[in-house]
Amino acid sequence: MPPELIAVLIAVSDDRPMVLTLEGGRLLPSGPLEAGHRSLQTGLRLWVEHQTGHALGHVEQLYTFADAPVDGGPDERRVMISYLALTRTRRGERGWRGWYDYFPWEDQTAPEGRALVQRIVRLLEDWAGRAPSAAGQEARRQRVALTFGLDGLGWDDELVLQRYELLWEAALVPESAPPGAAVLPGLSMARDERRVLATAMARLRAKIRYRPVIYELMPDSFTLLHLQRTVEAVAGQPMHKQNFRRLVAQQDLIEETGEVAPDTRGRPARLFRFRREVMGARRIAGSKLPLARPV
Amino acid sequence: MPPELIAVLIAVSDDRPMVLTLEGGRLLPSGPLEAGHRSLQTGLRLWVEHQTGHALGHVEQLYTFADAPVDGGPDERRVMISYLALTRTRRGERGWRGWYDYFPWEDQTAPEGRALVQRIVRLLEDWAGRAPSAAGQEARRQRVALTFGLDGLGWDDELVLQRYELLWEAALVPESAPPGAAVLPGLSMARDERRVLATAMARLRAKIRYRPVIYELMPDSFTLLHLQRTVEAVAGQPMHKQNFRRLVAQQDLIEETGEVAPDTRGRPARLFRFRREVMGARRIAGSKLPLARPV
DNA sequence: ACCTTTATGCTCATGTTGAGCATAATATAG
DNA sequence: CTATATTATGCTCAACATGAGCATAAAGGT
Repeated sequence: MPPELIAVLIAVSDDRPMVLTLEGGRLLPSGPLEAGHRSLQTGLRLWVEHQTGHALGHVEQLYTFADAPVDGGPDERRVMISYLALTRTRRGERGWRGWYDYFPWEDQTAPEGRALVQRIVRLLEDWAGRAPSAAGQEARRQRVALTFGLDGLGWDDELVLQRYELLWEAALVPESAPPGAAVLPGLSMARDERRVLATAMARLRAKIRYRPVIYELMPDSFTLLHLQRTVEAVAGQPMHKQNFRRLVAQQDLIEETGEVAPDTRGRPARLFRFRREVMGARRIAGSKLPLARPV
Repeated sequence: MPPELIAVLIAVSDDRPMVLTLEGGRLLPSGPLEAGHRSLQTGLRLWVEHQTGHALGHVEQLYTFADAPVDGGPDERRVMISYLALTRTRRGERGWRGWYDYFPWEDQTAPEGRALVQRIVRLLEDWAGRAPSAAGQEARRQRVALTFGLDGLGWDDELVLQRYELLWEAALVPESAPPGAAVLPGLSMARDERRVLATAMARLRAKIRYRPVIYELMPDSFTLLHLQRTVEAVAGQPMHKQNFRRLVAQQDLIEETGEVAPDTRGRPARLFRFRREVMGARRIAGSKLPLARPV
């Protein structure tokens, strides 16, 4: 069985991060590596274009997973080589889903997300109390505190996978919960796809801090508020407006188009475009965004 | 053909980063994923222990490579899932090689390394001039400037892979040079192993900036200068001594043992140990080292 | 003429970083 | 025994980055 190539294709539409899915949101585009593929990445591109009609822009490898061996099962294992891809949505394309539909607790810009985390923390504290030994209970509590930012640690938006794995272990998601048990809100997916999506979210959130990949998700021209909302949507965290602008300005990665955004409320905002030329010519010192990651 | 698991096992010995090799330094430990392996990582551990007798400590996945398809060759491709592993050398173990034996230009702490880069840059400028079009020449020059830190950009120690790939394209390494042509100093390896090693070096250099992985390479107790020399050896860059100490101190990741280093010249140095307990208990805000990455 | 809304400029306290001066505590050469 | 070399360690300073917030500008709507 050849390894499978699997893509997490991300776009942001109306300030919501979206992921391209198949089969009613249960699967991600994927297909086996074939002899004719010139490289892993070309194989991936072919599969995604074939299955979704969507061409890929920025692509990077994420992680390679193998499923657990089955006793008495086949000798061959399913190996998945996963990729993160960034694009823009096109009107009318089907299969796009909001990524917070799968991970509602990851959206800390919305009050519902924050309330959900409160609920989750209570459930996880119960779970921690059910550990067999006292040391085990303490270890579980510490893990909950770290991944969910308790005890003044603060929410770390990059711990998407760690949080998902914790919820899996605590049997709070349908993938691991016993049949009929209460589970958290949020769509699940087939096989390991939700884990792959979590990996992609974590990588993208980490990456926008130090590489200007956010512009892969922006249209040709945009206002500064639009850019900020996009970053906030990806990070799932609000930001300080003036500081955001100061930072973006000093990066010198965008320039004014000279136009002004149409149909806005309030004072009209200037439009900007990404200076794609500078990408090669300069080292990008740090596109570190004012996404305060607390101590 | 199942995917192959391949390990880059790193240790630092006498302030030199070492890599564990087989076959006279031509190969890295590796073996196919088998049905009995519980996971990719267990498979890797089994292979490395079997081939080298060395147990693995900290392990992380690096990247998955596929070799290019051969026209009329077999349908199946070789897929390599590579890992970075960190340990301590043990006296008398065979197969350890200095990683700068393979990449002499990556050691910018030594005058020879800096001189070699000067020579490489001249060769690459010739190569840039041989591009067919004027635009192609300019693109090549810009790439050389970026990867080797010309025009005041400064040396970026994380660009190990980019530099190796550039040298490959310019046919300055034995892997790509025509037979008999002059090539750069530095050992080469079989297959794609040198590329895998470059990937590992880049990852480790990046990682020591924001995670305390350097302590995986240290003995139980060490002086601050020993720690600094280890970081410098990995990064291939010198550091400011007082600032290094200030940073390490404020991280609060190490504590004094109360003892003093034996057989040193100069004023005796206090010994420290890594506080392994804090690893789980605290978020490591930033183990960012004073490795000035220039603008 | 006001109010709401968004855009934009500016200040200020605090923290971080790069550089270097100064002094302390050893061993060894003479 | 003193000078010198060598490493350890404490401390200062300027430049810059960061987080927070005040103030004002420019639109549309009541």
